[in-house]
Amino acid sequence: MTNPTGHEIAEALGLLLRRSTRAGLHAQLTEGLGEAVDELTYPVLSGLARTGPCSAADLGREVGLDRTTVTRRADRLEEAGLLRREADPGDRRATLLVLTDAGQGVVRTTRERLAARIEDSLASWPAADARAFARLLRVFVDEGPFHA
Amino acid sequence: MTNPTGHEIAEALGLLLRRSTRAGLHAQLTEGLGEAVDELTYPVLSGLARTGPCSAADLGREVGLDRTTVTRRADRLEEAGLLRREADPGDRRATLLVLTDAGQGVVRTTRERLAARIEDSLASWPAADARAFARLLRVFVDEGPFHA
DNA sequence: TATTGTTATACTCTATAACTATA
DNA sequence: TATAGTTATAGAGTATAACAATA
Repeated sequence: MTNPTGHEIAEALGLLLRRSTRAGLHAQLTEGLGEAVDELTYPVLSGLARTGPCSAADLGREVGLDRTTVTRRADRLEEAGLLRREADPGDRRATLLVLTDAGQGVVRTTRERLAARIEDSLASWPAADARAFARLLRVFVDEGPFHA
Repeated sequence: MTNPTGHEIAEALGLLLRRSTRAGLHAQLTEGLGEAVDELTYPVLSGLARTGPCSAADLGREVGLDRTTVTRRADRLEEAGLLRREADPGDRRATLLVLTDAGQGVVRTTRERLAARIEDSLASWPAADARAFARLLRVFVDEGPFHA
């Protein structure tokens, strides 16, 4: 490998994906939002925000979880008032999981906190660098080494 | 937020940190390296490669794990021949965890696979973009929204 | 017959506490 | 007294299999 770029990015990516990094970030973003929101339940909440009202089986396929796992995590989120269950009018076997207003608020808050933190850390960057980074990161994530 | 850059990066980062993304990448990088190497044991192996010979307690502090957890995971790696235990000549309470040649080989292989995958996905990029991305990602990871 | 949500079972992993040995 | 490694116990979470209801 004459080109060191791959190893440079690999090292940075390794740091980024490290468990302690993710756990710390998650703790910051969900602070004060209730103990029902943790690293296990948040993906369900966030996935539901992307898909809209959705069955447990479909949501499981979306976020890569078994439907029994979705059921259990949804139980906790329902108890906390962050989602509710509704009958699916189109399929009487299914139960739709639907975010409540409180659930939507949690998702919106975490997303805004993350965006704000990123803005803060980019504040000292030249504007052109920040724009370039956003563009390149997007391409990297969409076409990067995660699709094969 | 008049500036959309924060939200753009937040969205890309969310995709990157998603469990399914990480699990898929990990499966690719460790394919064929033996079943002792999984998402639980690899951080121990990789951390040990960074620190060099190290006690379980120190390694736990390095990678954010309880020392009992390090002990259990090290047991599996030792059974697989990827690390060995040695008496610490400087502290007779401690046992040093040391990567074997096989263990070093596993770490080297996964790192080279990741770098190669990244190189592949950057092959179609203008060289200046690739260099800029490597530089900006490094700064972002070092100074980014993960340190507060 | 296949798929829905849910529950029961067995299994894995972890955190806490305990133990012995050494600093 | 504090810290080393390890082990036992208890708790949380998951995957597998099962169930009744519906497609």
